[in-house]
Amino acid sequence: MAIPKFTVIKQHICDNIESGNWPQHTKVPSENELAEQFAVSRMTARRALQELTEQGLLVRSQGAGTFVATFKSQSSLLEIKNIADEVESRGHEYRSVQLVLESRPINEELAILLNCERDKPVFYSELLHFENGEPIQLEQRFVNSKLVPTYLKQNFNTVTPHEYLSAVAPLTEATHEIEAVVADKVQCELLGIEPSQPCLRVKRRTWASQGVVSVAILTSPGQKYRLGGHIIIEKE
Amino acid sequence: MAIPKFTVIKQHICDNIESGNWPQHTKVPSENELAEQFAVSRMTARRALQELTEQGLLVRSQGAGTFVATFKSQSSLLEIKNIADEVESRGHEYRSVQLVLESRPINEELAILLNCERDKPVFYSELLHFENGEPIQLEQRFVNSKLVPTYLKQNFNTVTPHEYLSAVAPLTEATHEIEAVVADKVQCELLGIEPSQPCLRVKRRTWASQGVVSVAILTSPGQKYRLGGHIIIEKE
DNA sequence: AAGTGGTCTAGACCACTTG
DNA sequence: AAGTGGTCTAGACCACTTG
Repeated sequence: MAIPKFTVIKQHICDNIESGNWPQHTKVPSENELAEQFAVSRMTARRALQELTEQGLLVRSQGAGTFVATFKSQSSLLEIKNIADEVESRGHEYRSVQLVLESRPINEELAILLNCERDKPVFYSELLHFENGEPIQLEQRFVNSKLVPTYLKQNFNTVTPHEYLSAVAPLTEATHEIEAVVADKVQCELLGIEPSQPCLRVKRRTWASQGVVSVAILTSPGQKYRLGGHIIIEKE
Repeated sequence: MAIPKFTVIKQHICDNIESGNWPQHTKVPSENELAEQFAVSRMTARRALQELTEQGLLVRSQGAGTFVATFKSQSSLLEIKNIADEVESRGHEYRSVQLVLESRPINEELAILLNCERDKPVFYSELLHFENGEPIQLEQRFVNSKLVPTYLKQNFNTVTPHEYLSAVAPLTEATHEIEAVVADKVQCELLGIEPSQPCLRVKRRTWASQGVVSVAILTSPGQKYRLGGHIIIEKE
């Protein structure tokens, strides 16, 4: 099955909302109506409505119906930016050094995160990013070798992994975890900081349509790097 | 039906994870095993596993099985959540202590952030939030006294500032800055950590329709608290 | 080959809101 | 009374991973 039926229905509803065809508070077709319209079972139509409700596009009310939500509270806090663009947008000079680019076996934790087989190698890259000559971020990235078989042939001194991956496997989804940590000795030396200085660590998992593309571990000195976010809650 | 069957199964799995009975990477029973064990259909058992996967507690892999996730991804960056709800959603006990609630003059930086006049007082509250009796977050909040004149009359031992502000001045917009810092001595004592432990600091500015409502500085021990986020990139 | 999760069906009974 | 969403069943076929 190429495209699941519930995905087709979701897309149909999204299209109507995004085009403005169904404005806020519009009643959308019921489970039974969609089931008939798309010639699927009610459970399949239901799944489409349910997933869009979880994503915040629809609101459901037992007995009353399903409606287009008041606001798309979109605009994500952590946009996934290319660090080179970010530095240059501040008018600063950007540079990066590729430290490692190899095939590497992974442990169980990473195997699960990457949805790859344990003990089988994946691709690994390690880069240090500089802003005006100062190290600002250590990027360690594990890449699903099935989805991006050409990864090892790149030169990440001239293009960032983010740029390359965006081109060959466009992002569809991402998760982040952010914590404050103490970096180990080697990382402190790379980043040019004392071991007592706290670091911000972002673990990012990225998906393309085919599945998990990469797991990136981004470590930045707490003093030099700041994450920002902006949320706009749309009015009715 | 008092409690749905899938909820009972979810609770059973959560209990095993939270008690440490099923540590990270543990394989959890398959859909068929759960269906037999709880005498339900496979679809019902599936729903329990699916919802826990969406919540980040489990990871699934077709053909391989379902496993306990590496981290319980904690608070969402996309939404501004009430910390009390967040703790309780993890099935943990929430408590908070109001340390300060007063009127206080502000410096120039805060005056600009709050869009208030310099050297004129604003309202200030300081709270310590606990999860299962452990301090997890110090909340320092400056509130625009013009927009929320009743702030000082509240008792923030029973309702969080976030809940109160949401009621009287509904959020329309927010910005965040996240950094890793070393907390000062007083803050370390409050949070029960050593001065060498890094902290995650979130600075949040919130708006209502009338203007800037508050500036909050949220400090959490890096080891105990993790921010998580989930982005879904909509297709064209 | 056996087990796993992913999708899907065609029914069922229920609680709830609406005209 | 008719329609809606919420829960649930007992099947089915498939793609995938593992021994």
